[in-house]
Amino acid sequence: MPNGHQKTVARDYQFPFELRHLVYFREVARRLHFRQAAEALSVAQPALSRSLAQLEEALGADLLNRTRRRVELTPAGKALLERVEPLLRGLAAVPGDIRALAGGQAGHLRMAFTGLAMATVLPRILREFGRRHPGIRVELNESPTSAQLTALQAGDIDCGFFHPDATLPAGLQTRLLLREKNGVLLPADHRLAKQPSPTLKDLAATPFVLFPRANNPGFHDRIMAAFAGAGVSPRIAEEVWPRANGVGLVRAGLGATFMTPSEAKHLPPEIIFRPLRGPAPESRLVLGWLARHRPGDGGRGAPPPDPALDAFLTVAGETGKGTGR
Amino acid sequence: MPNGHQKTVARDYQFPFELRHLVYFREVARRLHFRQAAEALSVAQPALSRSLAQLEEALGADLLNRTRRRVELTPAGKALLERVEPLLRGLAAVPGDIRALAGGQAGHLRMAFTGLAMATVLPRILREFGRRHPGIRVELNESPTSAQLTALQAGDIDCGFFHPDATLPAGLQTRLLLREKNGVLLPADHRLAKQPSPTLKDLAATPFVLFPRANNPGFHDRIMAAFAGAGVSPRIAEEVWPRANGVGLVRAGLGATFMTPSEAKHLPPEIIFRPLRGPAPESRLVLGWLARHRPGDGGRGAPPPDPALDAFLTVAGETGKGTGR
DNA sequence: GTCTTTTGATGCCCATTAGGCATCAAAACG
DNA sequence: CGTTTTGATGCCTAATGGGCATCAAAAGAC
Repeated sequence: MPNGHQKTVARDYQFPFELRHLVYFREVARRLHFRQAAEALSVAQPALSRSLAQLEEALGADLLNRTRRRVELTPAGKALLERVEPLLRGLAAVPGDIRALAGGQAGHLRMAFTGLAMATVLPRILREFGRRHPGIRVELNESPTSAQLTALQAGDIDCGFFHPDATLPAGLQTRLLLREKNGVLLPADHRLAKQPSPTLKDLAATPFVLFPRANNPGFHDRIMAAFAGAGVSPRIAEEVWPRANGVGLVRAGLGATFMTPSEAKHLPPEIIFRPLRGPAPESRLVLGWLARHRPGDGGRGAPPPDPALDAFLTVAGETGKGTGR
Repeated sequence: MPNGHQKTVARDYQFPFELRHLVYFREVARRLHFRQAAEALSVAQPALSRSLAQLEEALGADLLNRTRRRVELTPAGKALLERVEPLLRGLAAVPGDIRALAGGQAGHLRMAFTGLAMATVLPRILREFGRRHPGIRVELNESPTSAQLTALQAGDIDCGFFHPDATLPAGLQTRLLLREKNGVLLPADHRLAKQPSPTLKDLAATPFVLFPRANNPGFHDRIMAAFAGAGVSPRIAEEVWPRANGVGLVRAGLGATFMTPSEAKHLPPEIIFRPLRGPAPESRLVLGWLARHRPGDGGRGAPPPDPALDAFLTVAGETGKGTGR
């Protein structure tokens, strides 16, 4: 031993005692009875005597007054009991809490989503996740794909439901949850409204309500490519975000917009949805998260494993597939 | 071992770890570096590795993510650190505080005193005690002897400055601090005022201001005995308490009263003090406290040792003797 | 009074284990 | 591609927590 100047209980760290001493002392101090305390602690009485003596020596203070028959607390003992009890109580709660947190029974997750997710898989996943992991608090923010990617890399969110049309940053893992061909949303009085499934070409003359390209460039580009493929150069009347707000503009007669069947479930009567015949822009929804450290994976800069996230990914994987409700 | 179902760190008490584990974890979590933490703890690095592994197993949670090169906190580890830090800080202060308390460097004392004490030894004792034991808070209450005796027995005060004229209860220890013959306090226009030291007999015709017998029966009786010894039956005009208030009544011309030279230091000009010639009532001042448990003293029902009180008794013993300041 | 019971302290011994040293394997670095 | 750094492991020893038996003192029984 490099520094054997203290022949006492604990080594050199700041504490001349161990938890054991405090717990033993607490029990004796409460019962004022070595034998009973020893039994309560399932320890032999001599061990208690010794432990208490050690603690007293370590603190350089008499804590108990043993009168062979009666055990009393000295002022120092009384003070120690008062000091130690709340600390022990606090400490007692720690293992359970940490275990829960590590077991995915507790914790909290920050996530982002786009309108399509909320219209399809998200509610079901959240319901199931809440059932299985009631202790985990989920923080939800609607946010465009591009912002989600930034937030994921910055560690501001743990996972996101977004559209994988942009180039995804390295280290991001995704799971495809949904792919749906877009149809068009038209005012009920539009001339194509009576046609059950128009083509893109049919829509050449119709002004469109789209979204800002910056919010999802890949998808925007694919829409444009689809138009181009049909030999059409669309007129963009408005750009709104979130996309669901396009509904209002369509109803106001400002033009048509794209939407997936899932999102078009509940529409006001002045608006109709029509699937597109022939080529149509496809919307894909993924759940994305940063690759985690795994034993031996060597990921650099990646966040450490998070049981809460793992639990969510599991539930999302099991529940997410299938049509939106 | 009776219950060997857990091959883990600690025994059965409530905590699956020891303080050591937490301290080690804190250090590693702060530095995110085993080797440096080991050095800071003056412990070999393998011991740290093992201790951390134990803690993780005990909590059933990964606390650190070791990537061979980088050490990171998992969410559980982060949570543990946050939980544990304040507790360890709180615990770190305990030994010093307890030591101080046991060493008489801290604590608090409740004591009572009579007017004579305040007029003589008490200020000096308190000044010296405050200098030597700045950490000990002293609570002072003026209180008649009889009340002090009751309070001492009930444990409501730790010691008291009083007059040992009553029968003292068993278990009480006292130390004589002062004995002074009483003189008389007279209005400046009293007929005996020009006499440098009257006798009790001279005062036969003078009405007296005394104190309620119940507040100090022994002293009251001794005053009466002194009068009787001089063949005088005094007329008691008023009874006041505390005795110092008699000064006001004397000044108002209601009569004379007894007082010790020490108490008569600072008097208004309308009042004069005269020592008594011949027999005179004597005031004694003691410091009294309950006998304590001492190794092998076998005192029963007595309070346990109190270092703060011991310290005060020491100071009082050294400083108390001698004339009042 | 004496005998019994109760209680905390001690002596002794063993099983456990904390921790030291040497070493290893993997990753980072030049 | 060797060198360095870092955390993990194997092995061993010293320390010690704790069990059993026992003791001494005090309280209670008679």
